[in-house]
Amino acid sequence: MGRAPCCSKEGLKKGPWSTKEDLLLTNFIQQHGEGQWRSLPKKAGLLRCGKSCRLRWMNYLRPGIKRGNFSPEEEDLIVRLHSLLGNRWSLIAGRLPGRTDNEIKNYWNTHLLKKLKSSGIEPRPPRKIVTSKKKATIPKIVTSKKPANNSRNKKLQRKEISDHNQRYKVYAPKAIRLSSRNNSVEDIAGSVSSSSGEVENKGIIDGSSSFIPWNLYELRDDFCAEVLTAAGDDLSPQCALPVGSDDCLLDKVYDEYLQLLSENCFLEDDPFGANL
DNA sequence: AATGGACACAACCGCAGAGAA
DNA sequence: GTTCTCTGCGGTTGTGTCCAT
Repeated sequence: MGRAPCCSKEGLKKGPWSTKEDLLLTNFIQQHGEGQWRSLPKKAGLLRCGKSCRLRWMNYLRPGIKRGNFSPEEEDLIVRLHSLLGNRWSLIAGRLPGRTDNEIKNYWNTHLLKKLKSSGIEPRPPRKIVTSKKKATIPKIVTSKKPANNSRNKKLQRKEISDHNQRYKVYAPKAIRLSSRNNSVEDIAGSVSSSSGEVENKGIIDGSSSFIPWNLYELRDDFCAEVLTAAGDDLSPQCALPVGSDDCLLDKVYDEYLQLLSENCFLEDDPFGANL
C-alpha cells in the first residue's frame, strides 16, 4: 500500500519563499501557534504544502534563529560533536543555541568537510555492515552533483541505489526522532549501543584510518553513548539550550564538553582493541 | 561584457517513528 | 493488530551568486 502524499501537490507553489509568504506564515503562527502543519497553509492562505511551511518556520522564521558566520567555538563544537554523534544534525543543533540542523548540515558539507580534509583529516564515513564476516569493499554509487534533470533518470538512479543497498546491506544509522514525545538520552544511547552490537557481530568496515585530532573518530558510538550517559549529559532537545539564549551558554556547553572529554575520552590506548 | 564552472544555501524528498483511529 | 496521519530526520537537489577566463 502506498503512502498517501503529505498534501496534494497540485497548484502548490514551490521554490524560494517570498516576503509576503513569510509574513503570512509568521503572523499565522504567532496567532495560532505551531503545529497542525497540514492544515496550516490553507488556514494561513498559503499555496504551500504543510511540510514546506514547517521547514520554512523551523529553519528560517522561528524567533531566535542565529544566522551568519559560525564562530570558531561553534565550528570546533560541531566538529567535536560530529566525531561523537556522526550525522545526527538535529542532536548537534540542539547543542548550538540558535542554529538549525539544516544550517549545521550545510555548513558541515560546504565548509568543515573541506577544512578537515585540507588539514589531512578524513572524518569517519558512515559506518556500514556486511553480512559476511570478511571485510569487504563496497563499491560506491556516485551521484553527480547535478544529475540529468529528468525524472526517469532519477527513478533509475534511485532503483540502482536501492538495489545496491540491498545487495551490500549498507548500514545507515536511523534518524532518531527528537520530539517532545520521546528521546531521552537512554533511548539514544540504547539505540546506539544496540546497533553497535549488531555491527560487532557482523563485522565492520571502517574506512577511517587517518589521524583525527582529539582521537574522537576512533571512538565507537556505544562507548561515546556510555560516556555521555555516565556524565549525565542529556543530548535530548528538552535539555538543549533554548533558542536565542545568551551567547555565554555556548561557552558553557563548550566548557562542559571539554570537561567531558578530559574526564572520559583519554584514549591514549585504543580501549577497543584493533579489531574494528 | 559574456560565459561557464564552483560554491553556498534554501528547499525538497523520501523514509520512518509515534500515536490515534 | 492494522492502517493512517502527523511530524521530524538526514540526504539530495535546485538555484542564485561569485569568480575566473
